[in-house]
Amino acid sequence: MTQAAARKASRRTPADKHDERRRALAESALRTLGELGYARSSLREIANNSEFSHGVVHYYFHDKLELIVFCVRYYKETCVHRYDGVVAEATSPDDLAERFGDKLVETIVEEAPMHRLWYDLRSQSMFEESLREAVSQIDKSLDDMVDRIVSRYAELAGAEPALDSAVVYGMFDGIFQQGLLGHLNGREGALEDLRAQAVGMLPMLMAPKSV
Amino acid sequence: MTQAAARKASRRTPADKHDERRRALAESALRTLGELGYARSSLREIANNSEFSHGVVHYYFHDKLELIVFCVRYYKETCVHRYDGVVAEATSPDDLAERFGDKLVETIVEEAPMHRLWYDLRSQSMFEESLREAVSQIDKSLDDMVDRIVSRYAELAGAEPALDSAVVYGMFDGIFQQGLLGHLNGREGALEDLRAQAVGMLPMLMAPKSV
DNA sequence: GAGAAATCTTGACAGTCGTCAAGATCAGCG
DNA sequence: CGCTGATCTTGACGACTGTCAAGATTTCTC
Repeated sequence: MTQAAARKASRRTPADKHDERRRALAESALRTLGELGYARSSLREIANNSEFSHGVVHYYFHDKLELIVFCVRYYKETCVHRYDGVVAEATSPDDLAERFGDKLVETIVEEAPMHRLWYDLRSQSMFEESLREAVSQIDKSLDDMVDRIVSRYAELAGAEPALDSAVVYGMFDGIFQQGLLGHLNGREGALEDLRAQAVGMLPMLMAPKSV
Repeated sequence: MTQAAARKASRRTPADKHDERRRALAESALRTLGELGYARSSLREIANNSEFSHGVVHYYFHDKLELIVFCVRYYKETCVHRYDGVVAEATSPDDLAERFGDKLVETIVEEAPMHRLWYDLRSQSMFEESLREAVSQIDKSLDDMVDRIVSRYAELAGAEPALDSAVVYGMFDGIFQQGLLGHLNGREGALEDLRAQAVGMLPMLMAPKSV
């Protein structure tokens, strides 16, 4: 009624622009955060690696924490659907496992900074109360993501997942983290190990269909 | 020849005292680090929570990083033998699994600050080259620690570990981390879940004896 | 194009940080 | 005792931090 309703729908409203800027700022910030980590990313450094000046952050975000939380939520939106294609296109259990393993390796190679940032923030949330809500929401959505893969695998295999999705997520997250560490350490074969481990693990998680 | 050899063996040498101070400093530092995390633990804060003044740190350590690395190595020495008693005393596979699960829960409750510090430092090592060597050494010794448990379980069950120790470590570490996060988030049942998951996982890792 | 509102830049503030050095305090030994 | 070297305290430094506010600039509206 005040402004948005009266605006033409084809042109963006001020509110839209505001959100656009927040997203652009978040994208810059994520680059810096992925490079330096949470602790060493200052607002000035973040702003320097963007097209904005350092004061503008406080125009769009109340404080640093709000920026970080916004970033991490923004990042989540795009990353939890990473395996949707794999789930949708796989034609057999083995095919799914294969594509899944490939995708795991691919994302470690191409998005290592984002992954280490995630583990950094999750660790920080163990110390900073104010990060916990966002982190645990994302962790839940990653759990769901893994569950979609495992459930689809079970479906294709004519079986049922044998374990609770929380355990399965924990296990995959654990070996993924080891793969990431190995990759960043330059350990030869870290990625191939991860692929083999993931592919080999899927069938272990199945139980014969009961009902 | 210069000083140590001439000293009486019953009294501590200056070099001993030096090491003693380093250890005392490390113990104080670990308390602060476990409370605040790596990023927010300043040398002044560390010194305030100890019996020393902030300048003394530079007398015993070249810089902050050397202190941190010393701390993390010192911590490792005492923690990788946490399950030695369990391994030594268990009389059957089920007994071992039971004791193992109990110990997991116990250490999360009693040593949560140390565990979150470990995950914090491991995450930092993904950004800071200079932490990687110490971290990956500790990670390896944790791998060995888990391997001792699983191997003993296999022995008691008359079976053999079905998977590489690296995978097994990754899996246990993953569910342990979830348990720690759940516990710190105050999630009801997080610890009981972890215990059940760990106990239930051990038999899954076995294969019939081959040779 | 004038005026108003939104947006952005710049510079400053009060803290904190790691590091260091000068001097105080202590221990051991002649 | 006095001397010497180890040990520790104190205070300072330059750099960096998050935050904010005053003013410049742009964008939009009439």
